Amino acid sequence: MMRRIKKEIEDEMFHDGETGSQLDDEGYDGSACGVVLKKGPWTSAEDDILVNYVKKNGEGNWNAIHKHTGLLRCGKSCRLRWANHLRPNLKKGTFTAEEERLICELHAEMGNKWARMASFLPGRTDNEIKNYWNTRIKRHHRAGLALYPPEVLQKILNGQSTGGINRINGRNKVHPGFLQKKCFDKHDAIFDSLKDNQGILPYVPELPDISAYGNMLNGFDSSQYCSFVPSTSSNHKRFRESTMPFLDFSYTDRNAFYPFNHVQDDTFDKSTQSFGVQSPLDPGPSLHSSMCYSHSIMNDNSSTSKPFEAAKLELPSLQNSEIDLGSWVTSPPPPLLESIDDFIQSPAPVSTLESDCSSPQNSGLLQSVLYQRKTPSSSVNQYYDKSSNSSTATPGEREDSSALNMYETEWEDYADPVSPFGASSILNECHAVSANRNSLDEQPPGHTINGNIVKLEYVDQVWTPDSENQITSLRPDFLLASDWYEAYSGHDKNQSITDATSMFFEDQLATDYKHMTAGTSNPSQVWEFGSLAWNNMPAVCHISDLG
DNA sequence: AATAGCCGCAACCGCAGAGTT
DNA sequence: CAACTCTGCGGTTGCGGCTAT
Repeated sequence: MMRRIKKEIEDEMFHDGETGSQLDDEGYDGSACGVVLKKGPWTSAEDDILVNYVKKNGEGNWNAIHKHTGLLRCGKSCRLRWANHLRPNLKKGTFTAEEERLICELHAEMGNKWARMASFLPGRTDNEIKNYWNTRIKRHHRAGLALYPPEVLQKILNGQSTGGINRINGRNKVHPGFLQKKCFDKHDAIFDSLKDNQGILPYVPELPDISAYGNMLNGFDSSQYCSFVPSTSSNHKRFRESTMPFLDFSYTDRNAFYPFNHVQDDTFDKSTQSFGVQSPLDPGPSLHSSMCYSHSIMNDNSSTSKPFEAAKLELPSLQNSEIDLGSWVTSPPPPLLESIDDFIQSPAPVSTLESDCSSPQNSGLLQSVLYQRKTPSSSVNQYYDKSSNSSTATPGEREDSSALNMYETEWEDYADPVSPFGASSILNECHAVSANRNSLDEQPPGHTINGNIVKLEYVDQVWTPDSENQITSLRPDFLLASDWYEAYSGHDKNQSITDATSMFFEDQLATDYKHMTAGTSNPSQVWEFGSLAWNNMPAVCHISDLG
């Protein structure tokens, strides 16, 4: 009401020919060229001018409006006013339940892509959606409610997405927050090709909407609003993602949300099944390869010479466990482990996890390597060092972590180089394992992680010869050496795998790979680069409560 | 009835990409 | 090819209304 009254008064002033200069103290803003442009709420007279102009000239060329009509508004302001309030077919009022559900779904898919989301909600503007979501976040956080309804999560991650991501063409199909654009044109191109040719590839994951996972997994952070915010851009603001869900588990109804359940999507299964290929981890429960990795990587000798050892993870009943928030204060553990511990501590039934998530979080494996590559180069070493320290590593292992302090400092600075679902952390740490591996045939010892004993075991005879062949065909090194590499890279497939790897990962990581693979001419022995320990998938994670 | 705090909306700001010169 | 402009996007802020005390 008050706003309306004020508006009317201003309308009168406008109609009376008042100039902006007379209102300098009340919303007029100086601008270039000596022209004073008004700021603040729009009057109905201004709206009329704008509407008439757009009707006559169409949208666009917003900066010309001021010149042609004398409207004392900048082009940006005009565009915004038109888009959010004046254009036809705008739907006003509160969101309907269906719209709210759709927004949740879309946000789970694409994150804070308000404009994109608006395209799925006719009559709604990005600003409206953004405001709604921010309000929702506050409201739900206060109420201790999960931000995403479980059914929405389930739907999204079952592949029944709204289609927001899948319908998106071009450069935006991956959440930009996860990709450091500058260095990924090549990768994007590669995966574009892969995507376009899924039918002939043994395994070509749909480029995931990593943001969705990222969003969800933000909730794993112990802190409230922070989280694993991508910091891969020089423009930090762009990646602040302040309105990410940060599903603080101290508030959130855990029963309503099991990110890892969902993160363990079945993309891989679908992809492989469509080619008649079995998921490499299907034979075993393998509860999430990422899980296995995350713990196995703590063991520098977790690998063995036995190929294709499947993983089995026995989760303890940790329903009574509490997140050790204090541990962050003195010695922040690797976010990955924190996240996973959080996950473990969720009351999700183990049986459910094992049965429903038999396939690995594979959609993130290769992609995660790429993703990881997109994080600051220093992160590799950072994680490397961190991995050596994050568990009860031996003194000798700790000595290898000479850069630990540096790591921790930078870790704080990065506030998490963000893997969407901790995968980059996982992979990086596994990378460290690969490099440090020395006793290949030993059973890995148990380690203590956040108060839990994590023990790895290897399960023999899980992979049949057939499955071995199958997995071989899925391995990145195999893919790189196969026909599609030639077809889509334009390179001779006889090029070395290392070269192919270089094409994919470039400089540092490729160098790492070369180093690791030195001395072997058989790439199948060594695809552990990028932490893809395909041959030595740690099999069993026994986690028992220290207490 | 007064008022402090909260809430939601509208608008602004800064940045980046695309297009143009 | 660099500089400039336009446009769009996402984050933030300010203001007015609402509500609890």
